[in-house]
Amino acid sequence: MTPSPEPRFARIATTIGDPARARMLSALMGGEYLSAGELAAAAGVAPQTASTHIARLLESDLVVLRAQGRHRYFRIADGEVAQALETLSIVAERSAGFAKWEQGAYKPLKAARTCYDHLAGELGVALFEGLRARGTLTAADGCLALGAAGPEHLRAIGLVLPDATPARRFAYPCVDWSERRDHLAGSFASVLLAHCLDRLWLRRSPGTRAVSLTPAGQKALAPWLEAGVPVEPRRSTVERVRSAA
Amino acid sequence: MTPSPEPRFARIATTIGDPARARMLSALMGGEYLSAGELAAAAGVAPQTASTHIARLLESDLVVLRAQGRHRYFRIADGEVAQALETLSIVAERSAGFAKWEQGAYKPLKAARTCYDHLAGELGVALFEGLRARGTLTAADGCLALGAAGPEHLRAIGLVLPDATPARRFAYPCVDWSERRDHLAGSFASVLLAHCLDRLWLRRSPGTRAVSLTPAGQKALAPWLEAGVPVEPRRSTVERVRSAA
DNA sequence: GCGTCGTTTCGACCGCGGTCGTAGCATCCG
DNA sequence: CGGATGCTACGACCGCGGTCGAAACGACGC
Repeated sequence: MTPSPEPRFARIATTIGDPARARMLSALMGGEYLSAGELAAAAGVAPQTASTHIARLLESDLVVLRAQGRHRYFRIADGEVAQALETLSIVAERSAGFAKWEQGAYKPLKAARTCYDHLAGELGVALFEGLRARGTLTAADGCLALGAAGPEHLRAIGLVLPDATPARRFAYPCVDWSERRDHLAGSFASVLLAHCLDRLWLRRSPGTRAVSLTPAGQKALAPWLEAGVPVEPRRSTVERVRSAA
Repeated sequence: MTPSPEPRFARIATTIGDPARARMLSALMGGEYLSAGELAAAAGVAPQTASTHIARLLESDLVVLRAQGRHRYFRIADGEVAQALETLSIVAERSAGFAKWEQGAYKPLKAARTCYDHLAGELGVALFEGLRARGTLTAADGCLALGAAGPEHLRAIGLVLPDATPARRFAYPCVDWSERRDHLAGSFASVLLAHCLDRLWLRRSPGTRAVSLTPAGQKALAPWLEAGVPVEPRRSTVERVRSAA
């Protein structure tokens, strides 16, 4: 039997797997553009080293470049890359012990972070469950839509949805790798996050994907965050989907 | 700014990224149990080398072990691992040129292969589109269900579905990394693949995830494979979902 | 019991790739 | 212009990790 050719995903995996590049990608999962220098800082390496790493990330189409003057800004290429990193995280985190989350550096990430273009972490999960508990969103099997009271709830926080939602699913559940429960993803989640950042209800932590809830945000989102206990009893929707054996 | 800690997904990625281990995982994506020796052969390395790699795969919980006499059989741990590998493949393949698929070693994989527990490749996509074109499956946004004629169509090929579908989504579209179009996933897809293998409509290629359509299979699945042109015009459902920027 | 086979452990080799020096090349500012 | 700043190109160093030989271990069969 002739040995199989090297799978394509191998090269991408080694590209992602290097500690410095992984730190860069993790920082970029905040969803913003970061400059080469900022990436070097996030990775904890010298600018020259960062440059080689960035070249490889570009070559692999994991990030995209926006040159601006003498700066070069980089971003996660698109949702597929973000999804790959998230899915990888799910596998990575489940073998990690629970105690690890108590380490100082991980705490803010567990509390609240961005997942490329939407909210994740404890806050993301709580908000998602609040959205369902209050009836802002109603759930079908793997699909979510605005509930009867939905439009009114959103109007109350000054959020107007773009009429023609483009070619993208509106809302769907997505496993959170720190909580192992669902949070909200989709175009609605993206708009909602942008709105929260815009109104300063959430503040980004520079260079990381962590975000923090401001007092104003706590007030504005209170109707959902206090909406009651989690609806879902034990395992999340998507988790059920994915468990096979 | 203190450099962020090394993300957890980094270690998993390097584990996946080594050429030998990647070949092993790729072979295991066929969905079957493989022995340590078979994995060594698939990876193209000596048994001692394979043993080290396997130890690391076990430690990372990417594979699970079933000891049997003096053999040790391994399998992809579960659907989450399979999903991570598939998602990684999607990112990996899109930067690859089209011509690469014409290389001899990749041809059978592109034609038809298993994706852990369901069918993928050209055949997987064609079957999925046939299932929808004939009305065996009807589509909602991101959700699929049996159509009116579904039960009858399945009865015709001797397929009886287990009554109480366990805690897992019945059927949903899933991007195929070689075709960049949707194929079928979910518990129904799993049962369907098992049925095809059982009836010898599909034959596994040993040590790879490639499968081939037997004449009997061509006959049995003809109603769907000849069901007409692809329904979906350009981009697949999930592809639309994932494209963000 | 002994031989064989499948697999793991240990040790030594070695090469790939990440690291940072120094230097070079752009861009912006005064 | 000249001197900053942000980033990249080249070169040398070096350590981690993949590799296979030799040997040991356990399970099976005669």
